[in-house]
Amino acid sequence: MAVEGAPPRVTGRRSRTRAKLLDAAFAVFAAKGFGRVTIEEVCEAAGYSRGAFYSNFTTLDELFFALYRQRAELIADQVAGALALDGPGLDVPAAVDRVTEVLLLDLDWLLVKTDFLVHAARRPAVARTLLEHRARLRGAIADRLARARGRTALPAVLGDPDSAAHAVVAAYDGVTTQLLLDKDVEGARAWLGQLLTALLTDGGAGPAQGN
Amino acid sequence: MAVEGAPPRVTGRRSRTRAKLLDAAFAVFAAKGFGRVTIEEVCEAAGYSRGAFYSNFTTLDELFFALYRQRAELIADQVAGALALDGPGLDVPAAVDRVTEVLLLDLDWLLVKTDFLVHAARRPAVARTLLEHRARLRGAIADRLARARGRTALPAVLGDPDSAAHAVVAAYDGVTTQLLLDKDVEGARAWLGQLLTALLTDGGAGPAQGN
DNA sequence: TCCGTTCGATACATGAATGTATCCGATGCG
DNA sequence: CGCATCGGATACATTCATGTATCGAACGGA
Repeated sequence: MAVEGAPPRVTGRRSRTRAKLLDAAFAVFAAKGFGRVTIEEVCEAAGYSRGAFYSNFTTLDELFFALYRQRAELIADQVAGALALDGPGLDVPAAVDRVTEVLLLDLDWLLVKTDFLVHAARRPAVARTLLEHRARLRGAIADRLARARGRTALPAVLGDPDSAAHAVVAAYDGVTTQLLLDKDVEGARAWLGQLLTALLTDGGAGPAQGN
Repeated sequence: MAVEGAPPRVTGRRSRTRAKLLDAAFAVFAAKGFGRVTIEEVCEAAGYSRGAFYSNFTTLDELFFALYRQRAELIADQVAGALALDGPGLDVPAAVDRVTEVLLLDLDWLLVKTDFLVHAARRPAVARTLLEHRARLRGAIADRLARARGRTALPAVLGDPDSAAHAVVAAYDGVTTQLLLDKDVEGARAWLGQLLTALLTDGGAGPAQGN
């Protein structure tokens, strides 16, 4: 007897429309913000009717969560890849460059991600999930730093790799906030790069910033 | 021209109910998030009927904006005060302590503030206002740092006071993000303190962090 | 190719939030 | 102390999003 939770049949069509709905949802959420989006808008953008939605999801929250998981996992993989490129020695500026390239490219994603943050902040269960996700990312960074510790340049102002990883994430979040307002992607990347190299090495330059 | 608290325009009942509406709005927005809040909820929380609302505002967005301005100005003043306490010399740890006390005390405010950020991120005009506000705060910090420059402890990893101020704001925003999820106010304050003193002096300790 | 199943569209009923128009009581002024 | 005005309440019409129930068509297996 179906102990597997009984997935009756995962035909081709279903997963395709599901994917289309998710993509459309991403665009619509980015444009208008979760909470100002109606189910029908998403369906329309995807080229479906509401029937398709209710067949695949039960509530907008559910779709939002699924969307976040999808994109977040994708990006986490990219970051992990960018971190793994070096050998045991760590070329801080290069690694920072690669990571910021991945992280700050997509403004829409930052928008949606922040929407999700503020959404999670009021739902403990969701918040826990997000915290775990962040912890995994931080762990990857800390590992990388620990692995490089002693081999290459020495982390300076922060003590252990864990604190350093914390600082890295905080810097990233902080730069994101500013970026959401001024939309200056290149500036944000440059600035984040400076900030991170300043945090992780001992010599950091610091030109002026606009606005 | 009346720059002081209450506009002399229509003194009396009006300003009082307006204030009550703003207070109620703060509570409701903090609890449910802008975008999941109805006009009637705000009025009910304030003890009024919708008529009162439409007499004082035209749209929820307008009230939200007014609310943000009110609270933001209040906090900006507090920060300015905390920064001005020292003499020309700057006692970094003490100043950091005072400022973080002001900034990270009210979780509800952080919630509303982030809601507003994500709201502004999609409305260029609003974003400009917020950017100016942030620029003012940063300016105050940079001034303070410049004034202390040479007199007391030397900013280390960051170059000019302007970049340092940028870094301070970024650190604050980054810590805020984490705080919104784990709700650990004390931890956030301690962590922000470490981060700032690490950024602004040359010797920073770095214990481990939870989650 | 045919059939059973599943997916998505359509139509409908319902509930909720908004905005407006109108009315009554409070407030401030002469 | 009475009057004119203003502020807020109430009632109403309207719009809009949601959820459900039903139906036709596409799909995949034999």
